Amino acid sequence: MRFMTSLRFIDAVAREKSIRKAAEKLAITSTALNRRILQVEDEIGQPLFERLASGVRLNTAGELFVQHIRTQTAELARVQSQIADLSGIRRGHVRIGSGADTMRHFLPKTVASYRDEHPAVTFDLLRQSGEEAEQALRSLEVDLAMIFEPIKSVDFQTMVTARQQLHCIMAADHPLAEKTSIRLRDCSGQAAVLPRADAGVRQLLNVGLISRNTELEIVAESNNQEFLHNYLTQEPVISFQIPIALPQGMIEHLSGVNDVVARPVDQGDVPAGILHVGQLKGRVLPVAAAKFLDNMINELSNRYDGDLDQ
Amino acid sequence: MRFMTSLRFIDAVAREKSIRKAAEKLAITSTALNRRILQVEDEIGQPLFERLASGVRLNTAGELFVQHIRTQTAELARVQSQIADLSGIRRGHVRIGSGADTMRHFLPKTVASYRDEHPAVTFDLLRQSGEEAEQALRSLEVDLAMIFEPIKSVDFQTMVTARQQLHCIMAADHPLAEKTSIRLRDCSGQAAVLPRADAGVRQLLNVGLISRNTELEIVAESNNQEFLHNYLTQEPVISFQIPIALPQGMIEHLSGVNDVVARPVDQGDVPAGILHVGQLKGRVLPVAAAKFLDNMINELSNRYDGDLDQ
DNA sequence: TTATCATGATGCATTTTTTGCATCACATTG
DNA sequence: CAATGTGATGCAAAAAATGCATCATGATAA
Repeated sequence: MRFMTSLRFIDAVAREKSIRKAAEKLAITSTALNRRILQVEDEIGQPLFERLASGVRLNTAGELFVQHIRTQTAELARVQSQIADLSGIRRGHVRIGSGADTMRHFLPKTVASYRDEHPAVTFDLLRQSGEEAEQALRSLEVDLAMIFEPIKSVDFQTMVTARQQLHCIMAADHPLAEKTSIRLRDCSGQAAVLPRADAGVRQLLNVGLISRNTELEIVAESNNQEFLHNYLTQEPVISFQIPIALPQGMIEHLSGVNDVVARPVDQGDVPAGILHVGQLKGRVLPVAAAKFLDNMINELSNRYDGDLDQ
Repeated sequence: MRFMTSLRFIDAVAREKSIRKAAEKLAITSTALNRRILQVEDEIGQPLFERLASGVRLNTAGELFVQHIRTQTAELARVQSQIADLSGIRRGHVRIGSGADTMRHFLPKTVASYRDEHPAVTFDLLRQSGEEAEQALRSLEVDLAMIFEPIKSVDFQTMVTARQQLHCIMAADHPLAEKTSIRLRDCSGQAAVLPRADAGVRQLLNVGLISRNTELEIVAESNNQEFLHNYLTQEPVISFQIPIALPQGMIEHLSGVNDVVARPVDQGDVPAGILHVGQLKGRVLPVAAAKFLDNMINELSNRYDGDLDQ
């Protein structure tokens, strides 16, 4: 979009807080970029950036203007999406911010099934913390966010939620695998590999451990789910996970997948966490994003029938 | 605003329904304009206009896109206004659509007093019928509209109303001038010069005349208020007007201005008409327009204290 | 029907705008 | 105090936009 160029450039400078750095990312010279900014400032009638020795920073006018640019950009995307939708083929681009839990199986499957129907729709999948995702919604960098509680921003509009009961996962030959439901006291003293403290799953677990006065033998911590999962078959340890991060079959069938099984933790010991799917409050989503949200809602209701609120 | 040029051009073509005509208004050649449109259509990925032998017409995609252009233009104006407001001096541009009644004394006075405080704010005053004004609000050609009932569009958001009791106006030496309030039966058979049937005042009067079974001797009709007003001193005739169209002193003081006096018509004979001041529903007005609306509300409440609803 | 007119599209030369290089002026940092 | 990094600016080259002349097409009038 040619007519968006100057605006896009200003947004980039605002993000990079430096004309030269932004110019590099935009693959033009700092001269050209600098001149575009000066020109827009001249047209606006006053500067948008403060010039510092270390770069530039938005002033109040710039904040207002950049906010305008971002909503304008998002609106344009929405209109383009709407226009493309007229021609029969659904085109568009959907940007999603979410935690690692959903990136393992849920999003790959849901995105693939959507693209099966609408091959002209493309996706950005950004692994983000809850706060990052909320910020990205606000700055219109993503259309949709999936956040495992808590929701901190009042700008977040929840479109659907899914209850996520904590599950204990382990090798199929682990002694605890014989139970159909796990009480925390069963785990007392068990060797465990756990997600790090900043993960929602770990926080959920910690609350339960403290209230039930239970301790685990923590063998390893990692922020990488792949590691935790694969370690289960190396030595007899347990770990914890929420259903959305597990292959769909693992919950329904006791048999498990690849010799790893999942068993629900008793609800009395650990209450279910809530996974929120939502958007920026008040925003009208592009067609593609809105339709994908519908698909997510359907997919979630198929998986967690009865545990879903819209 | 350089980056708005292509969009502004497309809007112009959409309004003119012809590239050549729009080009003339925009003071460029049709070639240049045609090329800009082709370029944007190329970037959008599909045409925005249908090419007819008589010119061009928006297709569905074009309707969507032009709607986008208009809201973006209005949004930009709002942001610019907000930015200008930061610098202390209130800058901006306010566009008002209204009937002729308010253009005589009310708007000149209100605009002047506003500009006295904020000389950097400029105005467009468009004389429009009620329906034209409502349409202009929708296409974002005006920020505010003053409409003497009825309101037809659901998109019109009334911000304030003023009751307008019909007044009979005449030369100070006219026999009816001795009364402090006029009953319609007093006017029976009187020579009168009246606004034409499409004026709100005339419609108000007609309802009263029919219900009271009264007839006037209609000497002349005109859609020009200046004519009606000045004719009063030429021969002993009466006319009718609503307060907002009269000099402010004429209502309060029985004496009148320039030998013309106004006397209220009895409310039982002719109910008061309602003057609506409003904007497009849901729209956030530029700072200057919002502040001017405040001033209008104040001005109206000073004039018609007790007859005002917000 | 034919001739005329007005419309939008297109090739090409010209004008205007944008870009990049070299350089300046200034502030921060080691 | 030198070295580094920042944004600003003069000038020439590159790119884009514009205007003129012209074409093709469809409506309209003779």
